[in-house]
Amino acid sequence: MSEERKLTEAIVSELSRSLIEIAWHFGPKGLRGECCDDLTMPEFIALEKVSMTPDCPVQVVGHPLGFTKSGATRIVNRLARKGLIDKVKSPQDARICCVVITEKGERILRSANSRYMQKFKELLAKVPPETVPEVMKTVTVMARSLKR
Amino acid sequence: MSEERKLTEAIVSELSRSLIEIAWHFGPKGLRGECCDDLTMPEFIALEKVSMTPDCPVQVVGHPLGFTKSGATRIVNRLARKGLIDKVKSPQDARICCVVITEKGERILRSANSRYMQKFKELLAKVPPETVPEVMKTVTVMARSLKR
DNA sequence: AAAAATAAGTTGATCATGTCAACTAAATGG
DNA sequence: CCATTTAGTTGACATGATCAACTTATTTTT
Repeated sequence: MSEERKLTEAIVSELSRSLIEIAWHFGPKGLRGECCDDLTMPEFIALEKVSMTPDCPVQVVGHPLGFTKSGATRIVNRLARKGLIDKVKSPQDARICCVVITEKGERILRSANSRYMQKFKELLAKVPPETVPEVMKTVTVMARSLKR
Repeated sequence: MSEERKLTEAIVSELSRSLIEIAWHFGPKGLRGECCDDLTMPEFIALEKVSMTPDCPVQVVGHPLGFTKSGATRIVNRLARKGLIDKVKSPQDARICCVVITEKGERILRSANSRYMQKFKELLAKVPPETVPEVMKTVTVMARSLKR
């Protein structure tokens, strides 16, 4: 392996390690108790999916999370119990359960989102401001590529 | 709120949202079954901590994870059962249990790391290559700032 | 030096959260 | 109209973390 190649490996290694650290801190334990109603990370992702998908079927809620339909049912029920979403039988197809976000859900989602943003801003404050747009572009592209 | 301010908010919001998505895919469900011996993400982080800390006390393993000492004991025991670490009573202080990584642990850690790198490289392949160093610097700084 | 406080680690009980497989009920299509 | 597929649910189970109570070892106080 060439010297240059080794250097690249080292860079990618550190980069991926750093990202994992960020992932963990933003992750399952990241928002604990810091947000109203104690929304966990998967709950946040699920709620966001519901808010962005009109008449969202239960299974679809599980997609961005990589859950089985069983897991999807459970997280949907949890959010429903908390009053953040409603389950409505579809008029077109009675098998399908349209999940819709409630007023309270919208409020909580906004609140949780701003919490995450706060956390993220604290991070951004430590990097040179002129690089922020570049970083944003990159992160966005990476995130988008995950969706396929 | 000024127009400019609103724009910044929108950018930060999207950025943090994207990062959460990346976090999730790199996260608890990200490496499932893809790595030898099925190392979970917390196990990976714990093992890495052990490998970087000479004679690592049990509780310290839990620090980067945000675990209680109880949780630390359990994850340490799990890694020990898998033969990835050894627990040695400290000669200085018999209360302390020095955790050290084994040969096998080193091997698995390298292997898991390269899996994560692979995943990360796939992501990086989608961004303009000339921005990679910039992104690396930024992500590293952000990760470092989390440690305090 | 003995007693009290502190600290590291463990463990039983419990909780939260996800999977799997079997199920119900509704739609679809030969 | 019956067979198949599909959406969703549920019971049994596995995993993984917490909490509080505990043991053992060290340090501090008196």
